[in-house]
Amino acid sequence: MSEITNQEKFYITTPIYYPSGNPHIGHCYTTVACDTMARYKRAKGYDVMFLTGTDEHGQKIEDKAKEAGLTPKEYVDGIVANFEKLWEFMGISYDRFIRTTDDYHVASVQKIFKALHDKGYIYKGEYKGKYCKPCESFWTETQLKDGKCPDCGRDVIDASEEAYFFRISDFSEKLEKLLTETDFLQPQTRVNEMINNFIKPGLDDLCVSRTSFTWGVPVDFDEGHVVYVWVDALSNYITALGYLNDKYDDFDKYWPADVHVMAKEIVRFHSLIWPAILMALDLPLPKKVYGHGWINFGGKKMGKSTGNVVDPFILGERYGVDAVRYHILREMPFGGDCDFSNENMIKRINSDLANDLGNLVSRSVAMVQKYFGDTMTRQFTPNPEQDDEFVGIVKALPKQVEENLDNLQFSVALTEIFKAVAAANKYIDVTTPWILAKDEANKPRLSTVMYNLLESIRIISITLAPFMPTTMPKVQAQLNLTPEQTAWDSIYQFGVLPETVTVTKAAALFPRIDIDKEIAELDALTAESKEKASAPQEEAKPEAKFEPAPIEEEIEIDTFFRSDLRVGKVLACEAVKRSKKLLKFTLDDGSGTPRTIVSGIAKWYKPEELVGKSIVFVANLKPVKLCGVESNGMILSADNGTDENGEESIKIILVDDSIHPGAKLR
RNA sequence: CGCGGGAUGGAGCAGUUAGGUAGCUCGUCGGGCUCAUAACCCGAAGGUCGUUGGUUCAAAUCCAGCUCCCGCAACCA
Repeated sequence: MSEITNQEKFYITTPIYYPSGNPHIGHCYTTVACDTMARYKRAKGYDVMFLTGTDEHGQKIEDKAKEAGLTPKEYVDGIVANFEKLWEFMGISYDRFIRTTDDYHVASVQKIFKALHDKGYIYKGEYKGKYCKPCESFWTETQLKDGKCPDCGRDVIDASEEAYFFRISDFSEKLEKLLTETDFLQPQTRVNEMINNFIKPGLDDLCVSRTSFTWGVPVDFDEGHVVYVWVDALSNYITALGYLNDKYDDFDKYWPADVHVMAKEIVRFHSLIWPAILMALDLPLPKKVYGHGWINFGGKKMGKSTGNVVDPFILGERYGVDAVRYHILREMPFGGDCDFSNENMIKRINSDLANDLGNLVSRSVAMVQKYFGDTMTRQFTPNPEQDDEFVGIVKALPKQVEENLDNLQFSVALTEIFKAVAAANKYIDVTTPWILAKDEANKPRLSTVMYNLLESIRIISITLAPFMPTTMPKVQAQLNLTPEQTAWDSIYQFGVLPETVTVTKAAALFPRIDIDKEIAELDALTAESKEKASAPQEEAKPEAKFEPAPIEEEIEIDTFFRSDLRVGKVLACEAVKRSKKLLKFTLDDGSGTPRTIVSGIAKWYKPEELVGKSIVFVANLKPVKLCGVESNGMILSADNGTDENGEESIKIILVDDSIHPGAKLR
């Protein structure tokens, strides 16, 4: 089925993570998936290069560092250390860790940028637009939603700067072909998204340099410019192999990558921008880009206020790293999102790992010990009626596992393996070893049954080893297996286990978890960690908190009077359809004609509670259409800091009811 | 008409590409077993496959309309 020595190479990457905050369970999914793949390929004899790292430049890091009173490098050093710590904890067997602040990477990026420029794919232009700092994205006026960043909904600022642009539009046709005519991008559903959203409307040339911040790779032929994220971050996949640098020397060996794995929101960059850059550089394209789904909580996005302990360190410490690895890989379907809850995870650990797998190993080893002592010699006595189906399932396992792993279907591969576990448990029931053990005459048959069980456990443990690299060796130690007997290639044959085998009983692999007790403790931990987080990290805000914003730039009084502020009385208020943030107000503004104003405060107010109240609004704002409703003005509200849940708090300015609607403020 | 995803027994999902007996895990109930981590094995109950209409001998699956939910990205996996 497979060659004994396979010196084919296999190059797999995670994205380089943005260290503006500490790693979480989402980062774990991608990285654990890649790790499992890398371990599997290594086991199969591939020469594997598994790369991960961090993308450390950009304005957001610059800002965060400033807030923390650190240099950007000091700031990222701290967080990157946490990433490295987590990967070590999670048993991530990466071969290389690249940081975009590494000297060799910086030097390579400069050369790549220059090469693209020299080839005419990068030209100088002017960038005018709205800029969202947290997203590090420029937007055109029409892209804005509600006047805010369409990605994150936050405020944008006017910005205009000289910048270099990459002619991605030149590659539009080639990209479309790549996406539609090959299986470059997986799963297939992502292709439609890319074509409909980006290629069909026409690809805009990409801004690839900035002058508005300095924390980045300097453009060496034009002072003041730093390379903007794309060229810097994406090229990590080749600079880490030594492309245009002397630090490493295996670009020829490993490139093109066999697969870039990432979550779906950055598929766009990897399936459009990255191939275009490579095309421009005349380099081969990666063979596959795989965009997996997200880990959600209770059907909703992951967030601080979910009430779940999602800290991978805590979960790993409590249940074992392998259990966490198993759960996230088992739960995430190919392509789609999955839901994470502590309850589901514990249920899964109990039923799959403790009851089915752990108990299978435990009862099998215990029976061998009980009936034969530590060492058993098989006296081959088959019973096709009982054995064939079970042995058949185990024999079919390698192919199923390999097919699914080769297609990154981790969850299906695990399902298949656990079918074999179930079959083994059933086999025990069918063969009833405890009855055989009662009659000395049945010892040969008993030894055959036990042998089949141990052999299936051997094969199962090898197929599971990439997923659970800590626990499976413990299983194998209980059977005293040699390296040859745990080699991947040994699973194609049923019967590799020697006729005489010695077992060594060990502690339960996955102790059963008391689910109610555990949930209660986790809830307590959540509360605790929230408290803790508030002290050293200014990020989490468990208590209501208010800090006044800094005073804005000085203005002339005329500037102020250009805003026509009026008092209005709320006649009616209702939610805007198809919108979550917006409320539609009908105001008495004193003119006799009701005025409609749409305001994004649905999160803080119920429509009915505002009816009859007097508020302040800007009367001379240019009307805008929000979600199909025309809004004539803006209702004034105050940024009231954060509430007890750490959520942003906004309060509408209410005024004395005795003030007439239409009264002008001054 | 912004884009995308979704709606299948109590819960979570598969099945939809190529229409043909409604499937898995958990839970519930009943039984079996006693080797084992109170685990394991068997069986049962429970579904008008969101809704309306269409195509068809036949629709969860194809077509059209409608309703509802989720996300547009949080520490950007």
